[in-house]
Parts: sequence; C-alpha cells; structure tokens
Amino acid sequence: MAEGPTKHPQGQAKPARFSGTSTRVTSPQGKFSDSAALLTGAELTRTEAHGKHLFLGFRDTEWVHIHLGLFGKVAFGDAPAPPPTDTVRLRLANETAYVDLRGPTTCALIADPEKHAIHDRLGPDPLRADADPSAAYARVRRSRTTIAALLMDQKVIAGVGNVYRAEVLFRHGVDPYRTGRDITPAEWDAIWNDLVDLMREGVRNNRIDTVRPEHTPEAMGRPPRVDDHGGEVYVYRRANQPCHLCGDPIRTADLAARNLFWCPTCQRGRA
DNA sequence: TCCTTATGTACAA
DNA sequence: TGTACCTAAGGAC
Repeated sequence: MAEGPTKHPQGQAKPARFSGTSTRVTSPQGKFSDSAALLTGAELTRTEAHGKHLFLGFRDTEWVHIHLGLFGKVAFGDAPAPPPTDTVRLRLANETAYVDLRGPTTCALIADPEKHAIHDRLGPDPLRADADPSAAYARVRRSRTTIAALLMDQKVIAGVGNVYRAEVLFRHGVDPYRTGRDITPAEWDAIWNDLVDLMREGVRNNRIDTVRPEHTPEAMGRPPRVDDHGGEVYVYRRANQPCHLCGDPIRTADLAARNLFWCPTCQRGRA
C-alpha cells in the first residue's frame, strides 16, 4: 500500500496541519512508546521523502523515519481524535487534527547520521529536485539484470514499485525481460521523464493513473472500467484480461518474488 | 471463520 | 531463494 507518491507527505498536503504547534505523540500499540514520549510537546518542523522513505523532522536533528512497507497505512482526521484502535503504531495529535499510522515496516526515531545513511543507499527519486537520472542509468547500462527488476531496485531508482514498473514499461513498449545493458540512453530518458510526470500526478491525485487520454474507455468507445486498486492502468493486476490497445491477454509472471504484468504483443522489444 | 492477497524490505542460508 | 514481518480487505465456506 505504499508505492512512493500515493503516500507522499506533500501529496497528502497535511503535514502543515501539525506544524507550528506542539504535537502530542503516542503509540497506542506500544512499539514506539519510548520514542513517542521523548517527542511529546515537540513541534513538527519539516517533512521529507526519498523514495518510499518518509522523514518527520522534530526539533533540530531528530527524525521519525517511516517506511510503510506492503501494509502500512496513514489516516488523517479532524480533532477530536477518536480512541485509537490497538494497531495504531503512531499517533500525532494537536488542537485541530490527528494522524494515525498503522502497519509500517519501519517507524523509528533517528538522528542525522542515520538519515544520511538512508539517503546514501537510495538511488535518485523522480519526485526529488536533486535527482540525477544519469546516476540511475549508469547502473542500468552495466547490468545484466532485467529492466523489470532494475526498476524495482531502490538503489538504482527510488520510489518506483510494482505498479509504476509494470505501467511505465507498457507505456514505452519495452519488454520487461530486456536487460539493463540493452536499454539505450534515449529509452532511459523517456522512461525517467515519464516516471517524473506519472509520479507527480500520483502525488497530486493520491492515486495511480497511467492510461493516456486517447486510451481511456470513452476515447476508445468502450464501456467504462474500474481497476480494483483505485486507479486506471494498462496492465497492473490485469492478468488474462484483454490488453486495452491490442486485445491480446495480459500476461503475468513471478519476477524476483513479485507479480509482473505485461502485454507480450505491445511490449515486443524496443520502444 | 478461515484463507488469500497486497502498491515492500531485510536477512539467513 | 526462501522466509519473516507488519495489517486489513475480500472472498470462499
């Protein structure tokens, strides 16, 4: 439940509700209690994201490092906050609002050096102003690993998950099994730029839509469709259903313990 | 009520 | 490569 943008702090436009005021920090579930006690009354001064990692800044050098993993969820609400359920790992609450965090793979209080170490092991993030796509391509071009696996490798590119991986390869007609060294600079440019656009839109809308306007059901003269994860996509989780463009069945396969989806007809090789 | 699944990662072998 | 971890929804009984 946590592909980069849909859980991006700016995308929620809500950290502001906790800035400029002291925050009550609790961990009803208990696993973050000690750190929560240290933070109570502190002010949330900034938020930052790199890939799927989220950092909430308190005081000068203290950060709550959050990674939602596969199951993590964030829920905002207006004060007064209801009694928390027993799975709430972290709750921030002030006079006007609250936010609950459930099921994260990581929720830890860290300092600057640990935060730097996390940035250091992540690749460029298409959503960040400081991102350098050529650093990602430098790794891609010398790899014999498939492009489908490389796009999921956070050391190569940060923030892309199983949905964007499948969708961006479809949008560029790239066979997911081509190796990194086979991807041309022009292809990488196109993929990167597309990810920047798609992920920004994902942040804006808080959902992942990848279908071009000319391929929507209305534009294609077909009945409306709703993909079950809430966004409009070409191939993700559409195994055995007809490709929106060519009508051939979407295929699925296990790749590095994740489900890969692609259209073997539309993704025959080069873009 | 049980089983499966999921937009993820880390570590052991 | 396999497994552990975290939660909740949906579907099969």
